[in-house]
Amino acid sequence: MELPNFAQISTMFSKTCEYAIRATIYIASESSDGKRCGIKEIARKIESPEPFTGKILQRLVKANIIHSIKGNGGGFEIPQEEFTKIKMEDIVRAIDGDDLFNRCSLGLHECSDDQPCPFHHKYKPIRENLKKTLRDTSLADLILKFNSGDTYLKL
Amino acid sequence: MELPNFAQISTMFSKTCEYAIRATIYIASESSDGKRCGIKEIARKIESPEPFTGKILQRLVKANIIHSIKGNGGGFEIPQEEFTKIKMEDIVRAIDGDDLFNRCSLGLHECSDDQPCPFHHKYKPIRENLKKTLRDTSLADLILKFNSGDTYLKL
DNA sequence: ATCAAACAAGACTAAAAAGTCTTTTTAATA
DNA sequence: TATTAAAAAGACTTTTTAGTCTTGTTTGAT
Repeated sequence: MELPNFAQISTMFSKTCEYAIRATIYIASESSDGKRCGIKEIARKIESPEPFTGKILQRLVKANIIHSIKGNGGGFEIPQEEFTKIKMEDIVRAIDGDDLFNRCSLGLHECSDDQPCPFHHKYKPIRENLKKTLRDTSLADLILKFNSGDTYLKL
Repeated sequence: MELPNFAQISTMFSKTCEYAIRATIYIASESSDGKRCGIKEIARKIESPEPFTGKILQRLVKANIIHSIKGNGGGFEIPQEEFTKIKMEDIVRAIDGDDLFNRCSLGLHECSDDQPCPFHHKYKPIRENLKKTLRDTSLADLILKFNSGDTYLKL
């Protein structure tokens, strides 16, 4: 039958957010090595469009997740002390807002425990679990295995 | 601080898919009452744009999830025997394809158990749980409490 | 002081998703 | 068999998301 896709790319995070998470991990990894990195390098390493990556990094700076140093020799970095403080949740909220955390799975405004949509009770534990994971996963967790070469950011 | 959203509406299902699920539940509920319903009625009841709803219903017909009867007195319906056979998974796949089921949370092509992205091991159980729930939740489950007035499709 | 190498900001463009409109096809019924 | 009420089909428009380009600002090094 093979009918082509109709609506698309429904995944947890927006594409922008995916780039943001990858970039943050890369910067943290370089920072843990004492190195500062620029947009060009980051975009190359995480395979993202360079000017768009610039935009996303700006946003991460405003959200206080990464630091930027302007001027010659500048770049982006994250102080190591912050690795355990920065959570996946922070990045996701900074980029995608909190729809993922709040929005009804069927798009209903009034959906709640008291007035649930037909999928509410099945969906709720899944989302709570996701929220907990995002809240509990720090940048330190993410880069640990990345630095040791057991996880990857390629393709 | 109040910086406005940057990237948006990241939830599990596309908006189109949300409408599709709501529409399917409504049609099933009417069918369980022996009633056939038309686009106008459906759009009104699930609060979705009428012509767009038509498009979505067409797609659900092609995917064999709902039946359509053309001509005067026609409309949409779902045979009751199918209520337990039709799963949330079927609707989601028909509309959103299988990105939600397969795609790496960070957008990496090559991510797998063998070559995981930094979030893979934390994400996998969440997704597996979601998949299981979508696989196990039938239309019969969804309309049971809806028909009894314990769940809602409003707003 | 000047220059060059960075990031910042904002206007702009492109692509994808969401939504509309018009015409055609179907089928019940008067 | 003409009418009418429905869905189907497909071209079209709008909005949102993704991505680009140009210009400005900052700052270290010469």
